[in-house]
Amino acid sequence: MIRGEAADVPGDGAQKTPDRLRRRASRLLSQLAVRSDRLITDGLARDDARKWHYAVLASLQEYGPASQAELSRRSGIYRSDMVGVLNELAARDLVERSPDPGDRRRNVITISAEGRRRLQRLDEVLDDLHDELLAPLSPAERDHFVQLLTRLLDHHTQPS
Amino acid sequence: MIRGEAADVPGDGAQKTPDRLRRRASRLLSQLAVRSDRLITDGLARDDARKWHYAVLASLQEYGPASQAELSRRSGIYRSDMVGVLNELAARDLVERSPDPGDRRRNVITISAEGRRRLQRLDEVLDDLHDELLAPLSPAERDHFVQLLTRLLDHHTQPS
DNA sequence: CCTATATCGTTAGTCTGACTAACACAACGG
DNA sequence: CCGTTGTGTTAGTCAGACTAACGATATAGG
Repeated sequence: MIRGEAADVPGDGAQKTPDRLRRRASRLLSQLAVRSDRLITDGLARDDARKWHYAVLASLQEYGPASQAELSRRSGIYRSDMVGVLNELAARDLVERSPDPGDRRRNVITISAEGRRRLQRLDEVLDDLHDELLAPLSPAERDHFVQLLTRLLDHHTQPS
Repeated sequence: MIRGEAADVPGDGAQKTPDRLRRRASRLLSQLAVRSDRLITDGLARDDARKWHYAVLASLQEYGPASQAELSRRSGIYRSDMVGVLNELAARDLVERSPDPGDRRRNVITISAEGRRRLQRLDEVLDDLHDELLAPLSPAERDHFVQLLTRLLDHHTQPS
């Protein structure tokens, strides 16, 4: 998704980025999201994991076994991409995929013991990474930050 | 980049998204950034503009004429993508591209009167869009939010 | 029961945006 | 002069978000 630093070439030299740009919340948001994403993706990669793994495992842990479509809804991963994610998880024995006897269209996905252990490990990894992400903020500020993000996100999530 | 809503299928039904996921700042950040980006991109599209147009115009306005490479550094747009952006801007007569007499490798990019008018217009559009983006927050909260974002971004920008 | 419609897992493919590589050319420093 | 470095440009890679369509079921309504 993203690899390098800025726009080609070496260091920024002078910070000539226009103020108009630097102030806009949308730009701050997207820039920070990019860095955050890099941090998380790289951090998880060091543990041979990907964010989607975490999302699926967490969902299974919290709400129990589910069909792929259901997992897709919980995690925000597209049904079509779920296949691949589950293949990866199954290849690592973190998850089991078995046909649903009650509905033969479905597969029932179950988290394994290994999967639960893995989730725990990933939770620690993510804790550390978030510590790095939010390093400049005090605990109170971190809370506030999360709270602001949550309010904004809620507001922009289906106000239907 | 992104078009639809969530992961396929209709409304979320129950909000079965695991708490672990919903609390993580990285996830809030990336989700919100996605919505924000959609908002901005769509809003600008209604005015036949794109974010890169704004970035370049703003940079020209604030720091004066520059080479393409220089603009690239200021705006964070890759040198290779700058070409296309400037083509679009030139096609709309918002910008003029002329060879630099002092350095024949360079093009000097200058903002036009039309371009200045356009920038002003885009600034208004963006003000409105940000108003929508930050709707749930009080003025003080908006400031605080921007300040938190800035601190975080600064911290993660070349701590070299 | 029969038929229409919706859901499931899966495959394939599109589109966009970030990013790399390599080019011909010109400038610059020794 | 020569090697190095910056410039504008073209081409292309890669990943992730997303759509379309498939055969297989299930489910609801008449």
